[in-house]
Amino acid sequence: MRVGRADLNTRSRVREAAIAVFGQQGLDAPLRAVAAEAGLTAGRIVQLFGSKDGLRRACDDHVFGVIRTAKRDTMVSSAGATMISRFAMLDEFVPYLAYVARSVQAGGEHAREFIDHMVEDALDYMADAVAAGTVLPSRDERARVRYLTEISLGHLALRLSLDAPQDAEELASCLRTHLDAMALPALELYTQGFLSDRRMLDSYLLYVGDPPGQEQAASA
Amino acid sequence: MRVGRADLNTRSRVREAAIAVFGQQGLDAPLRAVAAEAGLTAGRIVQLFGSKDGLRRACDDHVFGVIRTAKRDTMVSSAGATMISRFAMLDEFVPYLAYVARSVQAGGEHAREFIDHMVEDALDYMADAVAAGTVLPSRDERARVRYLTEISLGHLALRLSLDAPQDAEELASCLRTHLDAMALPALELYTQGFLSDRRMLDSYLLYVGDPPGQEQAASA
DNA sequence: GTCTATATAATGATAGAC
DNA sequence: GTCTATCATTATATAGAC
Repeated sequence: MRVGRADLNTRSRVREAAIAVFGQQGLDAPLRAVAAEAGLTAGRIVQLFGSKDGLRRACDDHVFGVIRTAKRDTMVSSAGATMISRFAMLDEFVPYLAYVARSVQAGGEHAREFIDHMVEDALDYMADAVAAGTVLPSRDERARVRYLTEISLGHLALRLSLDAPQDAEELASCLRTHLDAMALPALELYTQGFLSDRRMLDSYLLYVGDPPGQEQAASA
Repeated sequence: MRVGRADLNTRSRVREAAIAVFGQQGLDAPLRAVAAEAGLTAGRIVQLFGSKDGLRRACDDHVFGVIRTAKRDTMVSSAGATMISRFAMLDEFVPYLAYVARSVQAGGEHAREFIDHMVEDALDYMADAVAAGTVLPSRDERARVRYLTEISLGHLALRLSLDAPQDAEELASCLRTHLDAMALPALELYTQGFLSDRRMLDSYLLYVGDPPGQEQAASA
């Protein structure tokens, strides 16, 4: 009905195609690959988004918004660190999750900001979980959630680079295998760690001048 | 004295320059950047290594060999999972460590094989550590060392992508900051995890049909 | 052994027809 | 609104001079 409505739909279609292609092949995938997926030409994409970087910005804004919204809706009752596991289960989020991994892998200001946002969000979830007693307190809550966020995203990005899924089906299979392989070691690590004594931690705390065990939950 | 000796030295010099440039800028750095660093032309590099991929293979072989050898020499008394932390402390290994991260990030058969080798090596160290009582046993030792290896490398690769160090000094500073930021959360996680009860782990074990707590070290 | 000059291919982006 | 055709740039790789 309204002027420009059809154009907006085309923009959305191209954006979704770009998210899928970039998530599978990485952000260095040529514009022509996105064009083929979207069913139009590379020149048209530049007309629509100004440049390839403009297309990436549009993808970033959309994906990061979707992820953050969905996370808020589903994260109310559990620790934020394993968010990625839950998301990847849902097939509808697979392309977005892959795109996030590729985008942070490519770097840039948008990627840093997204991670910062994820860290701030996860800080809230973790604080609630600590208050509820399901998560142990940390000497540095922000450093912990940043570490957990970064290793999750970095691990996922590494998986995509190593497996190089060639289409949507391979991508979904790759993520499923990834989760299957990491579920046991991650849960073991999350619930008990792997070092049987505190010597390394204590010597580090001594090194940085922090009296050991002060705000620590009992470990044995 | 011998024929081809000078050429061999040139190859080594170019290879080291390539390791430095690729580690700082990623494997998609142009051959001209490597040529400038090595003090010759791009065409000469192609003549020496056949192709850019040939240069990468030479870098992979050398770096992976150096890392594995150095690891064997230094890893006798501790858990293999935190190897990366120790290596990055040593300034001489910084370029190699960065290259490894960039190489696995770029993917390919060499990267997969290197990770497989690292996993097999770490399996030995972990088995020794478990026997010595410094590391808790796992229900799946191979899955654990693979998980720990992958998150360490993936985290490092993500750091390089996010910080994008522009020269050798920034790279070293980036790695130092990386280690400083992760030391506390990693040690906390390694010594005690962060989940205060075993519910998530137990429900997973139930799901996959593994009776909970069978070969587990006491956690509480 | 190294360089300059160039071939070849791919990419992002532009201009103008329809 | 979309395409085709093209430009300009950049990259790897080659050929031949020195």
